[in-house]
Amino acid sequence: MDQLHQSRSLNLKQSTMVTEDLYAPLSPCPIPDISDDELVSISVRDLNRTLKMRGLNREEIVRMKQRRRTLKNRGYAASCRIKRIEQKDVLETEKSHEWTELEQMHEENEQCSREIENWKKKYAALLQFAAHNDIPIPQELETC
Amino acid sequence: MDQLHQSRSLNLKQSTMVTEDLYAPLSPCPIPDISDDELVSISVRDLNRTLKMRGLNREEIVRMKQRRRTLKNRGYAASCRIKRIEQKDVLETEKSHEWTELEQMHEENEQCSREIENWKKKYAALLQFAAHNDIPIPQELETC
DNA sequence: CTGATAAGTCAGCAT
DNA sequence: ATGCTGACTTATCAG
Repeated sequence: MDQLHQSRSLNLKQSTMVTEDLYAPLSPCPIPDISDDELVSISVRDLNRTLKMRGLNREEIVRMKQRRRTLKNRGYAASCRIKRIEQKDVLETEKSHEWTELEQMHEENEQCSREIENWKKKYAALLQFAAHNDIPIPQELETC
Repeated sequence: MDQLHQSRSLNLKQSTMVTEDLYAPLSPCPIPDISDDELVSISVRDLNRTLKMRGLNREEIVRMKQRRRTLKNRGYAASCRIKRIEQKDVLETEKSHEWTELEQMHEENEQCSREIENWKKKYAALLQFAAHNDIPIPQELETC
C-alpha cells in the first residue's frame, strides 16, 4: 500500500494557489523532517513522544494528529477502492466459471439423450426381430 | 436525481466555522435568489443572460460558473456511485440465475442417467429371455 | 482510536 | 460545455 500516498502529492505540485488553500489543514507541518510515510506508520505512543520531545505546542500537536488521521484515511480510501475492484473481479470470475460448467453440462446432456435414443432403437430392433420370427414375448418385456 | 443535492446542504448546517471555510468556493453566492436547483438546471445561455441582466462583474460570473460546475459534479458523482451499485446487482443477479440453471440441468442429467440404466436393464432382460428359450439372436443385436 | 464507507470536491480525460 | 471516474477529504458509523 506504499504507492497509494503518491498521487495527491503530484496533484499538489500542479495545483494553483486557490486549490492549495483547500489543503490548508494538511499543509502547515511543524516538523518538516517527519515525512508523511513516517507519520502514518509510527505508533501513537512514539508519535506523542516525538512531538513532546520537540516542544510543539498544543495547536501544533493537534494539527499533526489531524494530519496523521487524514493520511491514514487516504490509505483507507485506497483500500476501499481496491477491495471494490477485487470483489467485482471475483464476481466476474465466478460467473464465467459457472458459464463454462453450464456449457459442459449441456454437452453431457446431449450425449445422454443420444444414448437413450440409441437404446430405444436397439430395443425396437429386438422386438421387431421377434415379431418377424413369430416369437412370443412376455407382456412385461413388450413395452416400448 | 433531484434528492442528490440535499445532503451537502444538511452537512453545511451542522458544520463548524472551520469546516465551513473549506466550502468557501461554493459559499459566496452573488445571487441569493437563484437556488442550487435552478443553477444546475437552467441552460448555459439562460444563465449567461440572467447573470448579465443582473450586472454581475467578471469575478462574480466566474464564481457562479464554478459553482454550477461543482453542483453538476456532485450529481455526476452520485450517478457514478449508483451505476456502480447497479452493475454489481446485475452481476449478482446473473450469477444466481446461472446457479439456478446449473441446478436444474444437474437434475435433468440425473434423470437422463436413470433412464439409460432402465433401458440397459430392459435390453438385458430381453436377451436373457432369448437365452432361456434357446432363441438365437442375430449378432448385431447381441451387443450389450 | 482504527478501519471502512458514503458523499462531496477536484483533476483529467473523452466527447 | 458536459459527463464520467480515480483519488482525496470529511463525516460518520462500527468495533
